Amino acid sequence: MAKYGFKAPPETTASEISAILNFNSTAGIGGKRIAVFKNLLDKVKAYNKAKPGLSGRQPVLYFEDLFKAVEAKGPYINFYVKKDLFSALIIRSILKAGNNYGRNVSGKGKTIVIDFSSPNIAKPFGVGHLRSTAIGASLANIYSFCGYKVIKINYLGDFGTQFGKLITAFCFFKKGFPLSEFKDEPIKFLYKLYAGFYKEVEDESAKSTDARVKIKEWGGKDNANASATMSWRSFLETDARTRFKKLEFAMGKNKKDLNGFLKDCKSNRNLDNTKMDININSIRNIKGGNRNMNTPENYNKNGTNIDIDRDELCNFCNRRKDGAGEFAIWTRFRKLSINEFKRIYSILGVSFDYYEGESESAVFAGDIVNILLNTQIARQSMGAIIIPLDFGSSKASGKNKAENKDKYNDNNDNETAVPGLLAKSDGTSLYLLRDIVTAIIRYAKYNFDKMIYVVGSEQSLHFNQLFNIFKILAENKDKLKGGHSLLAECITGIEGKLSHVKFGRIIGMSTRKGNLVFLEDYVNEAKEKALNKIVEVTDDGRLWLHMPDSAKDKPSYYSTEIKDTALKIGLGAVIFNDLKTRRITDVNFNWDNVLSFEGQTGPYLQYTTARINSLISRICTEYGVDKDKYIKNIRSKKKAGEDEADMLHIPGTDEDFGDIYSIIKYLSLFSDVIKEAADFSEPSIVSTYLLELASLFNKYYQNYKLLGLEIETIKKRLLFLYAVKTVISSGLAMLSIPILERM
RNA sequence: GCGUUCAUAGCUCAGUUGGAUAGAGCAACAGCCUUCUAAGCUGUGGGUCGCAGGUUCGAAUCCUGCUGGACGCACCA
Repeated sequence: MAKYGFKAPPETTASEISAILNFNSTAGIGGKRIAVFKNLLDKVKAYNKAKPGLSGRQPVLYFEDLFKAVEAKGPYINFYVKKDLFSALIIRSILKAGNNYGRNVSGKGKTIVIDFSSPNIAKPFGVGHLRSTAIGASLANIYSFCGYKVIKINYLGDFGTQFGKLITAFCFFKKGFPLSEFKDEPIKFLYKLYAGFYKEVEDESAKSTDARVKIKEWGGKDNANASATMSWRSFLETDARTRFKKLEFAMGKNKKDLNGFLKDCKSNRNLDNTKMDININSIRNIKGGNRNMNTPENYNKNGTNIDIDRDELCNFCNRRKDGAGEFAIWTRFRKLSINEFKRIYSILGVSFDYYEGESESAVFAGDIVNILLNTQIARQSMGAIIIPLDFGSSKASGKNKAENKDKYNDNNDNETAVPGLLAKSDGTSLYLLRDIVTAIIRYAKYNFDKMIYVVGSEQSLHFNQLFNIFKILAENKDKLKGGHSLLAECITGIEGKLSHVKFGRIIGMSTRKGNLVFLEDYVNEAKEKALNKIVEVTDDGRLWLHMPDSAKDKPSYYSTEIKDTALKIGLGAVIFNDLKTRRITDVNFNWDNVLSFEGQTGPYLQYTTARINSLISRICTEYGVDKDKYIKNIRSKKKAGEDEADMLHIPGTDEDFGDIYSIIKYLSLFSDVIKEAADFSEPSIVSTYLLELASLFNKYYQNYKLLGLEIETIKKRLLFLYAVKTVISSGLAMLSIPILERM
């Protein structure tokens, strides 16, 4: 007998128990277990609703229909369910719902903005970005499954002091950095420039070397700003600072009216209602195996059709006061980088609703700062512009306290420890300010109920500051009422709706040679491993059993099908590695672990679905069952009738029923698992569930041979297999892990 | 120093809104492919749930203190 126990504390009254038995959700009793129990009862109700002879209006639960007995034992009340009936109910509801099985409406009518991936355009797309990308993409699917309208935003790191440095390096490092490289591999080129800049600045001799000498060494002409007394290091730093300042100045010239902009955003807010469908469709596409894989090989680099004229670009390096040159160079950096990122995302099978950049908020940064200064919410301190924050204040020793006072506070009237820094003393913006502006713009645009930032835990302080600033702003909203009522509205709306979905670091991630790993190389390494594995199997003559006919004809290591399969396996391994543990846990990176395809891995799950699929095909072929027609037949039945009960009902006396039942019990939890994953913004709840489900199935698979059973018996197993496949595939799609028909 | 966060088997981790005997995978060892895909399955060994108190009928789970690690702490993002 199956036991469904849930906790009932000793003080539980008879009426409370009665309330439970009457299926009213009584919060506070039973917690998680009552949720499972209630879910089960909902299914019974649904079943009864459809049962012939019963009125649909007033579903009646015949307790004895589903339960054999109830007993009180210790702190528990145990319900003993009739396993065979329960199993038929669950299989039926999975077949009916198909890919929508487990979907719920907890987020209906709510909009959630998910800010994830967010690569920096000056740096290669690395493993840290993969983690944010994998977690974010998966949360988008999970929330979407819970009925939320999801808006996926990629917030590019396309602005900030570092871009001054990059432009400086671009303009002065001529030798060793040919522009052809910039055109072919923009990200790697920019990364080299970035690294080159730091290498130069950190070089001890740069402190004393005459800047003019170095400029010539790098292939440049004399530069008016390099005076005789200026060292190379100081020249580079000054030049970089100036260039970013000019860039931001140039950006400010595109400035729009803040109030007008917010008004426009608000009025256009509801025009775009298609986003939810996009999320749903992206899941469907993956399931159908039709995900359009853009492999590095077939990607057309000419797609990055951006005019790069060497001389023209070099002219941009020449100094103009209005920053037009810096702006032109930066624009090209940005475009090339975005194209490159899109190529990577297409390999990963991840999409975004919007690409935004920090630069977009820079347009309004000045306005916001002025407003905050005028309302005295922000103020100057040591030349910089800050918002005093009182959290995280130091309980340090007297000495430190005194130091803090001196250091952080011009007026010594406040013991603020870590203020929010909005702008530097040279007047340029900092990213906290840009995040404030961005949140305001997004709220005006999307009117979100929730916005999550999927960013590493090392940025906790930053987001704490950001959230606290909105708290302070909301408290001071009256000061904004006058000329800024729309701004005030946004600020009040935002408060309390932001959250930082943080994740741990990747430790020890480097190539085997010890350098930084580019994501693409990482994926390729996993793909290569999968290829080798396939070839290993080939030597045994097995591969061709499972590959498409076209591949059988061309048993080549390089056949497209094999390569595609290998890539999907590699992606499965790599993505799952980032999703299998709780977000907060640091991932100890180890090539052997990531490239292992055994045990708790992505390929294990992919293998399980391929295996089920293969078995389903074999059954259909050998028994002459048209699977699609058969399942469609069940699906189309509006009411459950006796014939359907026969098709679904697996007798409890069957030898394999015990194992089937334990799998079905697990399948019945899917919806709760998704909901829980959404509640905690934790994809690993789904991945852990899938591993356990796959493990249960593989045990069943190993223990019972189905081919050879009587046709009526095996047809019921066929529906059961289909149900298992449906749930695992659904879960994999939710994690952005490619599904393989065979492998 | 302050803040955040983590500590469960040799290793990597589940289990944490208090509940029944703390579970997987990897590694080790012993088995299972003429039979539905062995990227699988079965079995064995392996635990003071970091330490010490507290709350409770009951604690890996909640509270306090301690120890150890990771990350962060004024013009980088």
